[in-house]
Amino acid sequence: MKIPVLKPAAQDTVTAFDDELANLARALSHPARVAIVRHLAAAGTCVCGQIVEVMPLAQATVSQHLKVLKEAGFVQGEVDGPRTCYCVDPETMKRFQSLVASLPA
Amino acid sequence: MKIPVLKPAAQDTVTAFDDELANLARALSHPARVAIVRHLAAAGTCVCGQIVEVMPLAQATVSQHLKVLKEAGFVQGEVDGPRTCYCVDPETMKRFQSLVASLPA
DNA sequence: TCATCTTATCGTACATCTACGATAAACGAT
DNA sequence: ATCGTTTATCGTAGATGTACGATAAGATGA
Repeated sequence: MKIPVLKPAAQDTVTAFDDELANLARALSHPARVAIVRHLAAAGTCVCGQIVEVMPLAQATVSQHLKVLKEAGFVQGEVDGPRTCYCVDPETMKRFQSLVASLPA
Repeated sequence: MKIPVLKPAAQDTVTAFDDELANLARALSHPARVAIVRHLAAAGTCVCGQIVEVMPLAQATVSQHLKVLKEAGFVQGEVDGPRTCYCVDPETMKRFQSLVASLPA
């Protein structure tokens, strides 16, 4: 069990802000996921299959992207019979926009 | 040379907007890179070594993160004698903020 | 010139991401 | 109960990301 010696400022240079923003940014770091979010926002609500129809990707891949977006909080999925109904979570989107907007330009 | 058959909407579901936003988001998808951008913005301008001092990462790793940020356009590096002086590119940051803000919440 | 300082790059190991087909799981309808 | 429909998950192959030490490259100063 080796405890590495940290530099003086190493403990707090990378903050919770950085972690949160990086996590949200990572969820949108793939063009397909941005497209899914836009499509979902435009449609309001959408069954998984409708997204698959419109994306140039296999169903398994789309499902995986949806999982990433869901884990980051960008979308919510509600089970509706044999289907799953997806929509964007506006709170997470607003949070992301707020964090990005707070970066100094 | 195999030409895959695309679905009807597959050509234009993923747009240039999605690519551009995803590229910028990917550059900020690591906490260390967000921290570097913040630190750089706060300092105005910064020599590479000063960033290394403050980050809990090896010099090679910081240099690599700076390269990613530079390739995405978030930072600029100006050679100054034996040193390299870094600063954020406000245009790219504003562009990123504008793209993110344009996402429907 | 030579030693020193600073930064970029190389090589490398390990982890994570991305894509897909195949399959499982859950539901409605017959 | 069985079938068809829809979606999530598994397994996997190949690409990319992340971290580091070692080293090269470039500039300054002795």
